[in-house]
Amino acid sequence: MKIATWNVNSIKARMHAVTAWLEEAKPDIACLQEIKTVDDAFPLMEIEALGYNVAIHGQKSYNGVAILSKLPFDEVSPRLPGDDEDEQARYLEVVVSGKDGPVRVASIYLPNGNPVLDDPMESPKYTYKLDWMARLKTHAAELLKNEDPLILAGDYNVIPRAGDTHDPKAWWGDALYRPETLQAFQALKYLGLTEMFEQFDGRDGQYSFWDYQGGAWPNNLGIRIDHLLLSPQAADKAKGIVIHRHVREGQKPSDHVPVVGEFNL
DNA sequence: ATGACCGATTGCATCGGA
Repeated sequence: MKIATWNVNSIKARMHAVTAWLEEAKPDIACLQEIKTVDDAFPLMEIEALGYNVAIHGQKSYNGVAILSKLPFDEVSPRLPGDDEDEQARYLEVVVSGKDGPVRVASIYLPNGNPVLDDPMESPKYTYKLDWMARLKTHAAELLKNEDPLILAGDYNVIPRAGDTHDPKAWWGDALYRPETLQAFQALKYLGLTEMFEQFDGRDGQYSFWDYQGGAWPNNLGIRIDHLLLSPQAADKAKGIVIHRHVREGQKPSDHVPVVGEFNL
């Protein structure tokens, strides 16, 4: 089973690239982020025509996540628990039936968190990010009790290691790469989750995002921020991970590329 | 790491993104 994550930066503006990639890569499950639309305006028919079931947790203009799956959904749950006031559509979880039982998959759009002001703990966007990461940890701990394969896939807006950016000194202090962020990411992993790229590849300089600005793509000034986190039961069935870098070369590309994990599930 | 981007909006600039 191939399970992918991709921040598409608007599903409507990206349909040409999304359909081309689905036909080429044939993921069984694709977790999408930043669909930037309400559920009703999602181009459902075109995706279903390619053989996918679609779960959507959308929002007007910003954020929004979706999961496309060749297998039918046994369960669909939008929203990350822990804050009923949180209106931002950044989390969607589904369960499908794999060949050995249930497989739980989440599409995650973790807050960016910038700007970080002089006092990080007085920076509203940054504290929202840290709060969100704490909620994700609490929820992941709950899900891990199931002892079923669990894949938390998404745009984490976290640069895990110095080798995951072209210029660690320039990025240090940014909301994506600073002590509190890395500590929260590490705390998530200490629950027993495996970061799939770290496990199966681990090379430096393997990016999943290049800014539209400043010649970032032609100069390969990227960062790796799109990740798959695996429960032990998912890690046991994991076979490998590939970053679909070539997708960034297409017409009107997203600034992120798909990251695809393969599993014996 | 932003002089030179991109997308959404009810817009003819502003915001958010990373």
